[in-house]
Amino acid sequence: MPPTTPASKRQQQAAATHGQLLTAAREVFEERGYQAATVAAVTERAATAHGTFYLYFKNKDDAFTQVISGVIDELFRESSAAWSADPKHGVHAAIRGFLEVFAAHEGLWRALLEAMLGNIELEQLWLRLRRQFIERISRTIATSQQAGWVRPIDPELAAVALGAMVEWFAFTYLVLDPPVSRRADLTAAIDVLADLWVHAIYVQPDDPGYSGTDTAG
Amino acid sequence: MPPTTPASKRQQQAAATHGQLLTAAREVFEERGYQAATVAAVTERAATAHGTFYLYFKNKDDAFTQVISGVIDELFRESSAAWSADPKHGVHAAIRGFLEVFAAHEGLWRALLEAMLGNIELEQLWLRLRRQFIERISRTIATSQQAGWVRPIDPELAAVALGAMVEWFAFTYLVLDPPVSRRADLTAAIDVLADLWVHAIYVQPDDPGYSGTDTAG
Amino acid sequence: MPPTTPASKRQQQAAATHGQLLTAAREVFEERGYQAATVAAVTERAATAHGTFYLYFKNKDDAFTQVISGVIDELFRESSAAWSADPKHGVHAAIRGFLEVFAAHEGLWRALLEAMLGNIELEQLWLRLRRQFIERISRTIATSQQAGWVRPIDPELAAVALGAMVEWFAFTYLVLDPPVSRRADLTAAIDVLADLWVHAIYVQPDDPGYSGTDTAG
Amino acid sequence: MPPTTPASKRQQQAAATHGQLLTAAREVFEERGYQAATVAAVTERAATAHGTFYLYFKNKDDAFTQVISGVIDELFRESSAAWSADPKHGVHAAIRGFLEVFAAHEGLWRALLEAMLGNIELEQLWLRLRRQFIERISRTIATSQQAGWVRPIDPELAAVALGAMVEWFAFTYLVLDPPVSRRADLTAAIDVLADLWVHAIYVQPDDPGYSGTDTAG
DNA sequence: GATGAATGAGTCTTCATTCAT
DNA sequence: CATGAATGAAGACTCATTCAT
Repeated sequence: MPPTTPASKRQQQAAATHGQLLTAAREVFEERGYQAATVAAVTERAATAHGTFYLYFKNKDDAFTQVISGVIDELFRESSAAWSADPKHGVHAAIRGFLEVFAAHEGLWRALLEAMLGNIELEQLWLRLRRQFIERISRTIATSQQAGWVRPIDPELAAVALGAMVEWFAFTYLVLDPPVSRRADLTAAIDVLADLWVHAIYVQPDDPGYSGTDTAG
Repeated sequence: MPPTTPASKRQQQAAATHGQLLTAAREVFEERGYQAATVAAVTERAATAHGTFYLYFKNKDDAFTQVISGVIDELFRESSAAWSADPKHGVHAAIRGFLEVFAAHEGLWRALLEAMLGNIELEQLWLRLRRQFIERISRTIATSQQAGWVRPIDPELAAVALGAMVEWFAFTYLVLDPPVSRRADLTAAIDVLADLWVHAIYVQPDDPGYSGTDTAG
Repeated sequence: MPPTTPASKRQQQAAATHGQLLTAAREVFEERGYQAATVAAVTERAATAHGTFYLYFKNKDDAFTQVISGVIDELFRESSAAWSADPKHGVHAAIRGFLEVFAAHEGLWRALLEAMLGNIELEQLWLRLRRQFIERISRTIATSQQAGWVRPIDPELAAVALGAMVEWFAFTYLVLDPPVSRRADLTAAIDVLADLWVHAIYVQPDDPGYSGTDTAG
Repeated sequence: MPPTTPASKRQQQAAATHGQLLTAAREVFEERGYQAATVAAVTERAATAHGTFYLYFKNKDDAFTQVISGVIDELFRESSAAWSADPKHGVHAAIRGFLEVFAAHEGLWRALLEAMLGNIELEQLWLRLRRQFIERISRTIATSQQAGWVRPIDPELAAVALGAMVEWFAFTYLVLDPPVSRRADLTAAIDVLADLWVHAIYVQPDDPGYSGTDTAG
């Protein structure tokens, strides 16, 4: 591919710079949060000139969006993927996926929340991405209800509530109150969350008369 | 007490000024959030001089703390009070209390979250206040377990998870994604949250009449 | 006046600061022009902190407006005042007034022109102020026409043209092309401008000696 | 000439690029003025790389000079050409030429003025070019004086004043205060300017019918 | 107790210009 | 000849906090 090669050298260099900047930005946002992060800190860490920042990002917000949107995507995708399997096992897998991605980016979520609250556009972005996640849960619940597996509750509200449970648990447990190595306890946490989730909405199999009475009511 | 009276005049004046400042501060924080709130906006609204602010608050953080701690207190107290009653009804009442206080201060929670994320001391304060709330739930669960009402799960983790569910549901449902008048739907939301909570941890009685009453409510 | 006195000390101080800033601003604008003038240069010269500038001016534009509007006013007022007298002598007096004010502020006009061209609001301001000046001339011409002293030409266009002559003559002669001390030649310039003005529009007396006397003066 | 031809290909290409850049520069300066015009805007419009700009212009000033000097030349040449004819008709023709060129480039004059005031070299350039124009007028006046057609006034000062009249009239009337289609009124404006000019300096024939014919035209 | 003028550190953003490819 | 990534200096504006009256 001769036409590709000539430009290649510069394009590589540019891509590398963009990468350095992106990495530096993520690190700075992770360490300092959104407001406290400065463009100067990013360029300094990326070892580029101040102005170079604006070659790859329109402004600070844009840089944050570039950093965060990939991660948000990963978060909701990762935890959505697992749903397809058998419902109850799906819950467990989805929660594990969510918590693991969350644990892998800690500081970023703090920054995201902070940024979101001070920037309406970021709030909208986050709300939009999150919406898909909630709808995925909602649909799963509705489907399971038709199969008689889930009790008759409003799927939408339940989805919002259970989604909130996992999301905020993750945030408070992993980000805010961080007794250092909670990575080990993650298993226990996942088990408890999945257990609560399952018992909260699924018809319990042990008692045969139960579900009939309950759903019929 | 003659010596008290003359000073009292001044004290009254001072108390009044403090009150104006506090009210103004709450309003400003509610409307603009934490970062965007300025000392100037507060003093302007309180109709005092700029410098007067620093007579009653050590700094902006301190003002926010004075404003918010009362409300946080109210929030967790309100929802803790209800616990004492019969567990299942207690859940419903506690959740109602929580959501109602939440709905009454909307903008303040947004500000709180924002402030918390950018200020380690506020984060600690919030975490401390919240801790009591979680422990209250945890203890209730543990007690109920001993009575055989609740399934054998880790009371601590369950408390964190269920607390998170209600808390984050409230925030996302009432503060972030605000289809205007959600005050009306609050009843449905409370019912669903209580229903999920109860089914998540309580042993379901064989007697079919129980849960029907509860969820139908 | 007891109520006035107590605040006086501070008010005096504030007025003094404002004055220093205003003077410094004028000097900086005069020396550097509009674009090249910096807030830092102004505060440095005024021996105040950078932030103090924004206590008295909303921004750089505002400072310039405060500096310039007084001078523009003076310019057009000074040259308008003279009109009232007998037309032909009025012309001479008005032109003298205009040129003298112009000569007294040299650098400022350069800055004004520069600022105007890069700032639509200043352009409007200037156009508005200038408009009054043009209208004054226009009205004088119209009145003189009714008295039969001025030839039948469009008073509006003539006013714009003659106003432009004096204005741009002043600018190019005194500001742009500044052979140092032109202050001395001002008399000759005033005479010529008045002579041109008068002959341009006034009906010339039949007596052929008239113009000779006029230019010789 | 075989050796010329191969190079010619490149030279042609280069000339074309130069041309594109020049055109783009003129357009950008016209639309945005001097300060607000950016090198990036020019190269973008010319569809060349950013760096190419510096292959043909030493810097932004140089580009502006290349753009403007041609137009200034045209302006003063156009209006000088007409002088040669019979004085009074020459005045009319010269003013028409001046105004027409002016009207054809509107935005550029604004840019020129702006640039001139912030750049001493451009100011000198303009002053130099303008000087020729003034001298042309001055010489014409002097010549006419010797012929007894013009009253005895200082030709130099009169030239500066009358030149200023036309120049600044054009600028304020056509560029600054632009009631859209003033192109139609141009005739009236030209007539008035010529009328003022002629009466300002020329000896008026005793015959009273003269001015009537002139203004009626 | 109250006032409000003064402070000055802190940040984002723009853009003309250079130079390795 | 042409490219376009990189540079870095420069400047406006905000606002929490202090302190003399």
